Amino acid sequence: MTVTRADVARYAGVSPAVVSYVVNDGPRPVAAATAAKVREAIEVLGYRPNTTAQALRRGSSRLIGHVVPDLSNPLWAQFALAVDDVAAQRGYDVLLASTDGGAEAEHRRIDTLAARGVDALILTSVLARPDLVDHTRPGVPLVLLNTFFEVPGLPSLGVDAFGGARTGTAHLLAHGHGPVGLVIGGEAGELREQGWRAAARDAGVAAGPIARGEFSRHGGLEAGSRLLGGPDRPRSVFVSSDLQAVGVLRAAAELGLRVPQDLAVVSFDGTVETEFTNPQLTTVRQPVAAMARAAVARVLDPGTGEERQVLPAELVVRASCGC
Amino acid sequence: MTVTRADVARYAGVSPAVVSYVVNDGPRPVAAATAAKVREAIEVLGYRPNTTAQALRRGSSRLIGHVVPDLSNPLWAQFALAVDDVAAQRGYDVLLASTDGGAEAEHRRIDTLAARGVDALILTSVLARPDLVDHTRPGVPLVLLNTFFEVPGLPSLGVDAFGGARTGTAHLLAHGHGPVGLVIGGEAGELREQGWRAAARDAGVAAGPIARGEFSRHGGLEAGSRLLGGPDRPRSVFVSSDLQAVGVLRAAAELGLRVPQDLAVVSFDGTVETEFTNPQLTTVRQPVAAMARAAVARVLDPGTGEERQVLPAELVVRASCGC
DNA sequence: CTGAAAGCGCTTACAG
DNA sequence: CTGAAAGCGCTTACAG
Repeated sequence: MTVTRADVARYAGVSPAVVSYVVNDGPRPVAAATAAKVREAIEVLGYRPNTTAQALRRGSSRLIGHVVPDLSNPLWAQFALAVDDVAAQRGYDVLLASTDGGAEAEHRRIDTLAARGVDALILTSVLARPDLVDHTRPGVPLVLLNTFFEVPGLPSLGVDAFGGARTGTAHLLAHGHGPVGLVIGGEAGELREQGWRAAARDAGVAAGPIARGEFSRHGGLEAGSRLLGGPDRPRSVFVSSDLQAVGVLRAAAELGLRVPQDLAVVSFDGTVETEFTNPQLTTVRQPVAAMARAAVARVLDPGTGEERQVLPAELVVRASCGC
Repeated sequence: MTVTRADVARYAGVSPAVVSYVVNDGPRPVAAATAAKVREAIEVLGYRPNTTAQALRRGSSRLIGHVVPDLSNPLWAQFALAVDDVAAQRGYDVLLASTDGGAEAEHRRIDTLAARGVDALILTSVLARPDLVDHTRPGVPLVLLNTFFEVPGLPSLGVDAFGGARTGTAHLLAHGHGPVGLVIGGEAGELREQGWRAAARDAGVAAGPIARGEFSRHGGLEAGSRLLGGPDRPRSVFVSSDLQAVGVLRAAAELGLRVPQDLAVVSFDGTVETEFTNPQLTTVRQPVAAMARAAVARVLDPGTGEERQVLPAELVVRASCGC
């Protein structure tokens, strides 16, 4: 059997309450000598408080629920890791739920996390659908991590996607290769697309062709093949995620195009793998650690201000843009 | 406030016990009419049993603790995902702990997971050090997932690293480029190294040069640069992980070596990203899903036989070997 | 400074 | 078929 507080009390010759006072350093004072006896008993017996019992009694699990679409996407993995780090620093464990990206699975996971009594919920999701509110718990603070836009009624936090895309595209345009193509996932007209368009407008250059594909390596490969396989292929392309950019590099290779000589590429996200692609990717980096820190603070520190928090993206220049 | 069993009982006009009988479908029978009333009350009030209270009472959390070295390594992320999937199918949630790869952090995480009352522990780790046993919990079944060798006193499960490395190296040797180099992490003399050596012996060819480096893209880059930068560089190389192989590809690119023309490469692990490297990597794939399934079964189904279970690796032929 | 007792929300023997 | 009661391991007012 595992050792309980009662065992410690018996061994130390004190009441169970005193054991709690020592373990929690309060709320009642304990004589130094008594405390020493208790600590020795704890040491000898190897006592660890039962977190489940504490959670039930305190009404707090010291657990944060974190929902991500798909852990096999390095970006989500990076978010998971960052949230875990920050949470650990504050004495919280993270209950992570990967959902395959479906809204229904996501809702189900939110429900089970809530039933687990998590103290807070972080949703790193692309799906900020309105029916999400139905799965919200009154007592459980929640934040959407990594949304690009304001979500009515829900606190959210994300990178400046418009600015990031504009910067990335502008950098490409500055190389003077003319119109910049776009490989992008998600719904038409989202912020990265707007940023890409704005950069063209700023430069007085026509917007390049668009190819849409899933947010995956495969999606990037397909969209890239379409974009680059046609007659009027652009000399440069902005890609809405690193994962897709990896697919675009593959598409370029299959078509015999050299990057950056025949095709300049800038991607979005800034995950580690971009440092090791061939060539290394110039990318617009999301400040993942800062975002995770902000998200955890948002959800753990009550009344942390505004509903929507935007963090800046940063251009990381490497080889794929032809600099 | 969240709704409790007592609320449901009051609403349905029955005793709290009956609510439990309905929710758990036992252990006492309930009249159909009564059950219907209870179910309606549950529906109307939106009742969900408090998992924490259930855990405390049952002495079982329906939680599996899973320790991985580093979630930013796609292989570990894939294991995390696979374990999560299998566990979910069996009604378990997974408490995931990423450890930065250090033994001390790993032990600490094991302790906190145990304090959380996990029903079982899966350690996906490279560190099967003897002092691990000290952090084992008597009542908590445990399995080491992804160890290559037998660990005395601890049930473990892993791929046939020796066979996999031998197969991968043999495939390279069959191309007739002479001695095959090795880029490898971990301790000298481990099973992949032995397999690589055995393949050379089988073929009657001398073993090629070895370069050691961390199990990371960076480690592969450094080791690869050393191996390929010297005067007597091998024409082909076996790499002990995909991550390192990505680094080796980068090293080759920096040295102006074409893969596979100047250098043939085979790696180990078979994560998704190998399909999108440039060129696509020929790799020895670990059966991650099957391993996760076996690990969960090992730890949830009591008395599932042997202490050590080995699963076969499979060669996936793509472009980097020059086929 | 220390201890006896209530109660967190459940499950489940036990009695009716 | 239904209910009153004990108890899982804690925290924390309350009393001494």
